[in-house]
Amino acid sequence: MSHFGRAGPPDIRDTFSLLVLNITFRTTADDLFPLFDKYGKVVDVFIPRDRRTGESRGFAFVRYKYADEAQKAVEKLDGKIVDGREIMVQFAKYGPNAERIHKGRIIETTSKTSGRSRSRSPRPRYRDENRDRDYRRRSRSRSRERYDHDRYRRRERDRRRRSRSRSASPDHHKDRWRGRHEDDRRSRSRSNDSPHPRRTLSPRRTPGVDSPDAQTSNGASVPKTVLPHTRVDSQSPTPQRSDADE
DNA sequence: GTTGAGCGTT
Repeated sequence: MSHFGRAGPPDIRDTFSLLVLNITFRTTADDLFPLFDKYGKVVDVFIPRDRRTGESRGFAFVRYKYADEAQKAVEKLDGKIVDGREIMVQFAKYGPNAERIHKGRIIETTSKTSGRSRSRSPRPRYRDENRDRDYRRRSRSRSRERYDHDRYRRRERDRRRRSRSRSASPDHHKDRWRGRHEDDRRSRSRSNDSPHPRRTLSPRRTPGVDSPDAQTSNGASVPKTVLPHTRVDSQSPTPQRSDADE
């Protein structure tokens, strides 16, 4: 019963994998099993967790036996509040068996004949249901977006950007950047290693991108004092202003 | 004690 995720896949001859997203990090397979099992025959529930910490990653895979039930579960559970969080249920797209997955359905490549008694009943209504689901999903998405903007506008943006960058940008790009940064830091570090680091720091010829720390310390009092000073010096170094003013 | 728009194990 609660051995989900502990053992390998029981039987994936023909099952339908559903991806459950946005679940709380404390939700376990045992919590999802009854929920999904209520709408159909759940063959397996698996929640990937971090190898290092072992914590849930925030999503789960629910394997259904029949497509009808899986589809129904998607429509019924998608957008449902579980553990205080709105979960998202959709057909699994990627995965180890992605090559065999066809629109969420795992095609059996074994010599087993597809002449199963199981009738999938591909009624034409599916289309309507699909459309309806899409519409509902969009609505939910918008709602969620508003909620995020209302609550985690600043934090969300920052986190999302970082997360996306990691996902959208290849790793070598980041590695290169990091390497450069490290090189720069090391180079400067060596310079600082000089017998007279204070003297080098005094003139401060760094452009600013080199070390934000120094920039912050410097920019705190430099721009405010230098900006007006330079302007006045450049514009009217002569007491002419006094004459015109008076 | 935390997080989040993301696709999986023997």
